[in-house]
Amino acid sequence: MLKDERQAFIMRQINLHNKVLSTDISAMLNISEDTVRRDLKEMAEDGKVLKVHGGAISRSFHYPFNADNAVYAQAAKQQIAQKIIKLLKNDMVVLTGGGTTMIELAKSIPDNLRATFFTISPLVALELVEHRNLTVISIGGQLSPSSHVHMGASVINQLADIKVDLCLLGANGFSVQDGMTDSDWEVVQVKRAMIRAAKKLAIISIAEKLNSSQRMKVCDLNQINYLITELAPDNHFLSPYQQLDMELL
Amino acid sequence: MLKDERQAFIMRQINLHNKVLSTDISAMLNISEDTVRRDLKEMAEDGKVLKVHGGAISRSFHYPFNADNAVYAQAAKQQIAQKIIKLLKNDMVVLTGGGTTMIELAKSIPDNLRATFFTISPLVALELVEHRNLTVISIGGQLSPSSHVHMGASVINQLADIKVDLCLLGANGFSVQDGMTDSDWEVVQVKRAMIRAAKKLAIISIAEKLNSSQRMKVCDLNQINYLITELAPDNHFLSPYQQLDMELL
DNA sequence: TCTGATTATGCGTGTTTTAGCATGTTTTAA
DNA sequence: TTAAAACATGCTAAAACACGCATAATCAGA
Repeated sequence: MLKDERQAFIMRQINLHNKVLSTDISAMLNISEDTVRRDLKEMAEDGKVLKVHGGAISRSFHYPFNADNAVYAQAAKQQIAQKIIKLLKNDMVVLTGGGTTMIELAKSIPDNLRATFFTISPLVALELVEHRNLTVISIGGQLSPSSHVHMGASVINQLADIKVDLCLLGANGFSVQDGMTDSDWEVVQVKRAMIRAAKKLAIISIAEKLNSSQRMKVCDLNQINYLITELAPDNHFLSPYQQLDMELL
Repeated sequence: MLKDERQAFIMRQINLHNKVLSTDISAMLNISEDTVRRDLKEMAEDGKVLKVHGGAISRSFHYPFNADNAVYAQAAKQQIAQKIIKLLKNDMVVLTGGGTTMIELAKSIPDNLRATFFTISPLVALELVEHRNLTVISIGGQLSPSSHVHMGASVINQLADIKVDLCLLGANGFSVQDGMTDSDWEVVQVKRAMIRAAKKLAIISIAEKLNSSQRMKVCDLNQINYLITELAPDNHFLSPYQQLDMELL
């Protein structure tokens, strides 16, 4: 086996799996690990791969993670905000949760929309109230240090007394098998109460959160009226949800 | 599994959920918690994440209005904040209004103070909750676009149900003849309810608001336990108040 | 085809990195 | 105050590594 041939094989493996282990290549091609290591070293010097302890990984795989997490997925979130705005009509009563997507939405709402917003997030409330035609009502309660939203029994109580047209919730985990899920018990309780208080339910999720599950169940998929992601509704990534009884945006 | 691959996975989880727990990663990838901790430590040293007890959080997950905006008379307000802090004891229950002075106070509270804060201001709430030993409870209600505090009947109702050790209120007008006054009917109602809910009342006012009157009366001077300004208690400017039954700070 | 030079490969040796475990300490929350 | 969780630290075994060297493969020119 020629050297170039071998390195082409390694390159193919990396393009295929985003990584290779020296031991794997050694076993597959029946060559010594030393040779593989020498190959990888050489390829790394040529800038073709990134050498790491144990093997090598694709250059394109590793690179994007270091650079830009400050604005990670922000473009996607603004895109989502634009879609949500289409759901909002004058004189609607809306209930929202927290999260960065919701803040983006609050910023992007057109100034001429006349509506009432209930929210458990002080940050969202403060953004919303900058729009002069909105009435903003905070559902008060104990403020969670980690998630910056109001939680606890008082929130649940207040939610029991209201009925809104639309509830906007961010999803933490979302999958066909488990429905909408979350990792925090308190959050689940609040989200459930929010869903009970709403006639229609819209779930907001960036595509990467789809098909992931957390420990606690929030609601079934059939309770959800709208699923909003940054993807086009006919994107193959959404195919598991296309036949379900929810509108994809 | 390669180390870099693992760290990329962790990075991805953090970008998705703003945080990770060491135990979760350990379970998901079937590796020891030690390894996860070592990874997080390393990533924290590289500045990729913020390490916290139990896991790590996204570097960008710090709420947005830290921009040290030039607040009017900020030095005086910080001075006042320092004086108020002397009134605060462990296990106190405090009720606060809004205003820039209160925000300065919220920032300046020592981290080791263990207390419960009720507040009608979402901004104050968000500042307070950054101190880990504080329990912060928002009194929710309609958010006023101008003053950024919660107002309305719902606030009054909730205030009727609580009793706190100390109420911190900013004054809009303050004089010997008229007592504490304000210009907005709604604000007066809320302030009165706050005073009713408190055993002791501390009024915060920068000196230039003293000896001015607004149209509506909030309370008499004899209901006030503490008057806090940036001046020394024996300042001649405060002489009209020195013989009254309130403590000057 | 042969020969010498060059390069590539495998192996032995010793070193470094890694991951899990045991131990004792600190932090956290009840 | 106390018990559990999270942590730091040191240690160990195994894996991955670098290096030198011997041998094997490759190639150019006669």
